[in-house]
Amino acid sequence: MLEKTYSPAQVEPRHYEKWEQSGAFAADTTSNRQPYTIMMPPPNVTGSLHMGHALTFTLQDVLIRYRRMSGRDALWQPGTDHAGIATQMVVERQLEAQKVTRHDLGRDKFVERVWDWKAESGGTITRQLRRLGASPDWAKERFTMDEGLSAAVRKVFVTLHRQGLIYRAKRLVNWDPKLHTAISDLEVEQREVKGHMWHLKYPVEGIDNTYIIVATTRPETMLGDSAVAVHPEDERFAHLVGKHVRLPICNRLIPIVADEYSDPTKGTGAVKITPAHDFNDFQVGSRHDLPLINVFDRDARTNDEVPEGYRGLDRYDARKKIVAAFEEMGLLEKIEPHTHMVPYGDRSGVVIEPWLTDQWFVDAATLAKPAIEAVETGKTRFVPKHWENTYYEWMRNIQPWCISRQIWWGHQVPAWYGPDGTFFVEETEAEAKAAARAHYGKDEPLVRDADVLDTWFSSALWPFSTLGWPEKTPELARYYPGDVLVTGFDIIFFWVARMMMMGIHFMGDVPFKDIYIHALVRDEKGQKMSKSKGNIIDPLDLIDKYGCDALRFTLSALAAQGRDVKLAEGRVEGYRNFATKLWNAARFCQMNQCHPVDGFDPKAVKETVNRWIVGKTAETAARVGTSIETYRYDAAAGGAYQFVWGTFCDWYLEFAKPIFNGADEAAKAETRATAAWVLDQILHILHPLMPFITEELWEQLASRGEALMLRPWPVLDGLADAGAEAEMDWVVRVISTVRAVRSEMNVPPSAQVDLLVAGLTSEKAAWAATHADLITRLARLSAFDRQAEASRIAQASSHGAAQMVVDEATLVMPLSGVIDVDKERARLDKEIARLDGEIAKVDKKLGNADFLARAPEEVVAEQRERRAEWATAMEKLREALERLSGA
RNA sequence: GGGCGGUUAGCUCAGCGGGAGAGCACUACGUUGACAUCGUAGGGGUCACUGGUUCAAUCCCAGUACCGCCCA
Repeated sequence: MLEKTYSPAQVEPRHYEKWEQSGAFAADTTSNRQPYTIMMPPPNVTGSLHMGHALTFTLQDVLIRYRRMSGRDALWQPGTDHAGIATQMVVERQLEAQKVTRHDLGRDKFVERVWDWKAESGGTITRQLRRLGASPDWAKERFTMDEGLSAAVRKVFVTLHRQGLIYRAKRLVNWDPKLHTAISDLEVEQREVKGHMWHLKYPVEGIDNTYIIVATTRPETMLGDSAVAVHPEDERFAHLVGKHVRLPICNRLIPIVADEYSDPTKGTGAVKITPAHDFNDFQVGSRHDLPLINVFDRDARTNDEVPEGYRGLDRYDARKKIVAAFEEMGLLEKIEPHTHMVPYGDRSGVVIEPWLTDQWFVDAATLAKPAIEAVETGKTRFVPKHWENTYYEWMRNIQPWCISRQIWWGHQVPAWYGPDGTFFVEETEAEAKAAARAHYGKDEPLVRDADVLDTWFSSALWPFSTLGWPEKTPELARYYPGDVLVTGFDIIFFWVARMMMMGIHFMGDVPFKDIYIHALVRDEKGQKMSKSKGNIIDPLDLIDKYGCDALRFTLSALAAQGRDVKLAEGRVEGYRNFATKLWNAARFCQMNQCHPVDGFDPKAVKETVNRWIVGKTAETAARVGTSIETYRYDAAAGGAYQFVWGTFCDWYLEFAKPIFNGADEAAKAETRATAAWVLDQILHILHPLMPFITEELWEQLASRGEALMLRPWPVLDGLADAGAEAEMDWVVRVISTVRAVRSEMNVPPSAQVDLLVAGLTSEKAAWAATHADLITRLARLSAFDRQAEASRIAQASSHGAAQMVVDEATLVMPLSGVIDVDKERARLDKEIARLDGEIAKVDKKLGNADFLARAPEEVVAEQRERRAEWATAMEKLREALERLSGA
């Protein structure tokens, strides 16, 4: 016998271990089944499970469990990425506690330390994923720094370099002066900052007492100015174009140039140009062939390019000193408060400095072209579709991708430099040496490029590198391209776009057919969860409190397309209640000997209730399946919830009670078998959403040969039964009507009352006879007179009775002495008025010649039918009111 | 400034050309042997606003307002 309540904490680990150890998660490369592949977006190895992970992995697991049950050879490929900067920072922080820097250790020792850290702490998130019930093929787990994946990275780098799609160049990059590395545009966060606009006077050379005033938010960069720009059509400055200013402090002559970059409406209309420290100025500089004067070192301190007395200063100290000097010289026109956007490194939190360095770049624009086309032609499809706009927008304006990073943890650039700076890009050192020998005609010492590659470079290869590429493995042939990528919109640029580029370039085919973009998880007020706001909900806490299935079901139910997921704990509680409801329904079945019957054929059931529930079950299985296939998780969860609670528990099990307590042994046996069958189907249907409780019930309700998670998804054709549905719908309507009137007329639930029925059609009279027990019990009747004499109806009514109409039948509930006749009259009046209103609305439509002429026939017929039904009901209610007049 | 999304019951959200829906919350009643993590019943909405298309608009189109996100 099942326990009184379900205890997730005891059940979950047990099933998870069983599944994992039995190999239930594993794909079968040798099977004949059609593969279904999901590449898990590898979480950061330093990460721990947050609500965003819980959502994305729940959605992926729902898909993979459903497809596995549906007979596909399901591969959910798991793994983690090495998160270059983040991981290096974690280990550096540990070293810092021991007062050691990575430079003290040296590169090799440091990297060794990182691997040690990874071995010890890198498994946190994969352990937590197990608590979520995730069912990836753990045996295939990969790490972006694995030997195989690293080989793929080298191969891709060398190939792209040979194709001219990777090159080395001196360019401005986003330099992080704290981490001492370049970072990508995407890792730069633009923050609104309240700063100042300094107006500086630059003396025009050769004209006494004439100044040009430039406005800047970064006065310290004036040390690197190489021009002043004004708009070509700005008449205020036209006479100065071509002249020079003498740059204060530096005492350098720099030209005044005309360039449309200068906005006459902003600031003073003249703008200082610092090509080595500003991306826009860099463009202006290249248009006018201006020198690039780099005035900062890697710490963003002033270097030796600047005048003595200003060297070796932090950029903010330099700013103070320069502003003071301008003021002293009388060259500071004014200072205005100014709010503007300032770039910050998202990892280090310091202000990013555009800085001129040698870096490796990928020609992303070339790789983007076929990736754009793949979406345009529908080879890859975004769901919801509108996300393709975001993708196009970025891909069509894509910049060269800076892939080198000045850190130690990651894939070291496979390039070796000879003594004269010539470099050799090869997959191995031996090959580089050979290439160098060919170049120099003799062996020369080579030095490997110290930089490592952006983590996203290796992540971009994930859909094929994890399958063994560049080897031609059976996995690669079988599981590429993947069926769907499930991820959040925040990663479209970082990752999705790059996988598309690399997948198409190296595999000749897109990496996945669908890209399902889900929303962000927010708190119940719609705010982003963040540590600083203190509104973080830990998914593991919710699992502890309500069980994993409740959390999974909640996230699925809230995952409506195109909406953020606003998570309130109350929702989780509600779905925990749903789990309890299911548990108790199973318990009820068990108590009533509803055991699965071998060879049970749902098509062969005879009792109407059973034909009805069997049909509804089939409908639900199909609906939930279709919903999952179309990524309508909310509909899948809603459909299952509605059926289990609203149909199976609320009605079917209630209908079963009188049968179980009755004398018809055949009906009893059939109903027991049917209930057991339906419950089993429910367990199948709910399994992708709620794997643990369903597996537990599956195990406890009967002795089974296999785990539920490996059972086939129910395909139940030919079970729809319109007749049974019409019949049971009528029964439900009769019971609901009686209950509603009882409640409204304040008939206590404990009071059993008679019900007299008149005017049933012969079909419905038969239904009433069949279901007399059900109606009697569920409407709490003492007697159910299905063919009441007119005289008895009249007599009951005149003594005071509640009367109702269901279709063409009149139901009378004698309440002599109990009922408030005026109240009943009022109730009937109100009902009549309501019908009157409805009829008037329909009449208006039917009276419209255009409607009759232009609306489809079915619509017109439907309106007529509706009118007839309401008219009948109104007629019956009028008669009821009439009968009441004597009371 | 450019782009995208949203505005439907107190809250969170479905629906999306022909009778306004769900869950939660709320109110009343209720322990009838699965379940109070429950049952039964009920109240609650000019579907943001203004125009247009249509026989018919919450739904399609245009505009307005407000909210959110992304990019510059």
